[in-house]
Amino acid sequence: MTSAKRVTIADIARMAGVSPGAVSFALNGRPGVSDETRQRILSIVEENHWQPSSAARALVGARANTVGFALARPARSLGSEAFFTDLIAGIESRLSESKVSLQLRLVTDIAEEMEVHRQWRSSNQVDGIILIDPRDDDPRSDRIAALDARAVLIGSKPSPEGAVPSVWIADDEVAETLFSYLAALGHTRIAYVAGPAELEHTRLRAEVLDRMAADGISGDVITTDFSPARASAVTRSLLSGRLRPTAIVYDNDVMAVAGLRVAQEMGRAAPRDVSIASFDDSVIAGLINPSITAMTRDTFELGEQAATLLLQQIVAGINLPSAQGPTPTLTARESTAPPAAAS
Amino acid sequence: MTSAKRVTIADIARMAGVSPGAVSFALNGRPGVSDETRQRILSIVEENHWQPSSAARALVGARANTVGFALARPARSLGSEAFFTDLIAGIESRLSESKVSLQLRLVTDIAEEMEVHRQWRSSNQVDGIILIDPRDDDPRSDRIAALDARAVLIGSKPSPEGAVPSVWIADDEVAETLFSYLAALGHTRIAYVAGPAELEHTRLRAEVLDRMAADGISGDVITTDFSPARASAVTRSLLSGRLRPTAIVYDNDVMAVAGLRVAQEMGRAAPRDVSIASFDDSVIAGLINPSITAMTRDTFELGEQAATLLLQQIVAGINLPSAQGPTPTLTARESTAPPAAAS
DNA sequence: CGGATTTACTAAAGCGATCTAGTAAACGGT
DNA sequence: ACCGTTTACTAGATCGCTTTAGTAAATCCG
Repeated sequence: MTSAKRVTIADIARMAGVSPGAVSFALNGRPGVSDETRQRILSIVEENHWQPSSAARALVGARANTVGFALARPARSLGSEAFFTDLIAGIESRLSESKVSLQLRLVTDIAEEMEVHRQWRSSNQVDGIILIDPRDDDPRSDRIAALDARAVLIGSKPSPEGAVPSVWIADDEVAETLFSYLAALGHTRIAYVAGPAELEHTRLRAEVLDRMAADGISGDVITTDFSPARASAVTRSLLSGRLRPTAIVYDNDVMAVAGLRVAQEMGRAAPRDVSIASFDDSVIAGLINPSITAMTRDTFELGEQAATLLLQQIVAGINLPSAQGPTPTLTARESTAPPAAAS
Repeated sequence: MTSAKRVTIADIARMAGVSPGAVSFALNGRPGVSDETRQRILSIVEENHWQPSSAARALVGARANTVGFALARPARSLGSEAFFTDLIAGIESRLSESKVSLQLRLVTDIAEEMEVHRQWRSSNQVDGIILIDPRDDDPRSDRIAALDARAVLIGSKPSPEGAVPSVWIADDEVAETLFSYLAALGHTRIAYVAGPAELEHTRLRAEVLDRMAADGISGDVITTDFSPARASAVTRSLLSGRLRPTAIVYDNDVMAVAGLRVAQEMGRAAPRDVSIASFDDSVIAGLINPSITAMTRDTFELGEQAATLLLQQIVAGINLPSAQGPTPTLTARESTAPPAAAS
């Protein structure tokens, strides 16, 4: 019982009594075969559970029916893990409708990410590429253009004309919503424990806070590497200063949980002595005590939209404009309240 | 500035003044070229940043250099999300050493998972398949055998001879460790809030608890769908009974956090009134207040081992025996202590 | 020193699809 | 009835690599 050798297009052609070319035409909905013959061929294909070899297809430069997603993930600082899973689920769900699959690759830095992109392109393994985490002065856009590849960027603002189109979450609006909510509660000293400075959304959010100085809000932005250890240290120092903030906003839920604990250890209960909020929601944010106020976003849908934009480019072959993704909403929970000292 | 056409092995051969065959020999460390020529060829390859097209390679070698992982993920109840991410990172890290990539597919149930396996096999898209979450009476093993595919199972015990080999975590030992730890603290009424009954590890862990009846431990196993809502409800009912448990063990960290909160709401502080522990660790388990005692496992390494086992099968072509994965260790934290009424 | 072996290569045949160019038969219009 | 067009196919080149068979030169050995 040796493993039967692969069924090829030639075998199918023989069974149908036609040439391999005809089978190819039938398969790809191309003219050149009569409807009758096409049906016959397709049913033989069906019976034999045959599918064309993707390697051979890729070689002739046909469509690979695959899109690539190389995720630069230094350490394990991808922020919320749930974000990642939901995003992939969203992307997948849209792709699988079109019988396109996702090639996932985890890389350590942007250099490696671009290297992977090059390989994918040069061997025709993917029809399109998904990018995430835009940076100021992002080298990837140019590379994508040089590779003449289709791509989408999941980002914080619409891409400039001619660049890689993006599905974007208006991070300045998101920041506006959360900071204003705290301001409305009466907070005037707000700290923002952010991620790395080179990430676009960090800068956008920080700018919003800075701008609120006009409304009498004194903001304080501290960048971190997303690690809970840094978040704890930062929180400790914030809360031991003389002019300590009455509200602290974290870039993600893990850091918020870390901060919450430090506050409790220092005898500062949330929300009585300090309000805590996060820019990233998760199941756990709603389960712990006190539950954490957060901006909730439909990550699944974000993934779907990105996939849709990419597929349209691949199929229609035209460069589409950027599109705004789902708008995050505020989920107010127990960790925020008016400041104790507020009038 | 139209996109330059691909550099091929023929171009490299021309530059080196040899035939394409010679380049191939040099590249793959095969005899047939002198060391001197080999060096010359390799440095030209280097200079031109050339890499062989994997499509062409796959076509001739019949190897796809890809392994597939179809993840059945009904709803969004994959337990801990961190587990999933770490596992993939581990698998990836091992695969990428061998220039093999991961094809990830999210499916809704086992039937769809098996359908995806069939497609992958029949079109030679993957060289091997990764399976996870073994069930009692798992239909997948037989299917894999019928497809004549290489595979690994990430599971709870060694696979029977001849079946899909597994990398296994001895879940009975894990359960033994955690339950014994609680028993040693003096707990005699222990509840176990488990996952779905059809999952192998649920059954194995429950059996361990049952067996401890001999040592005077009264165990109580409640199965759930992994949702925090169920975990909360179960915890509430456990703690309002007359003979309430002095320790509750959850199958994952999300449920443990949910349970912890319910306990607090009912005025039962952990660990004073009830001890809480989880079979799954996470960053957050160590950050919340009180931090949660959990079994820590090296999920990254588990992924690496699974990938290694699979690659060996693919390359060597032999069926290897199952191997034991990294042993989880107990991480005792604040949520467990001797019961108040003890001794 | 001459025949057998080894070394270092080249030429060319695949691998399994797609796709262009070519052909025979059917059709259509006058 | 004749010529031009359309239809339904086939033949064969092609993609970029691996690999086998073949060959000329260098090396070995008794």
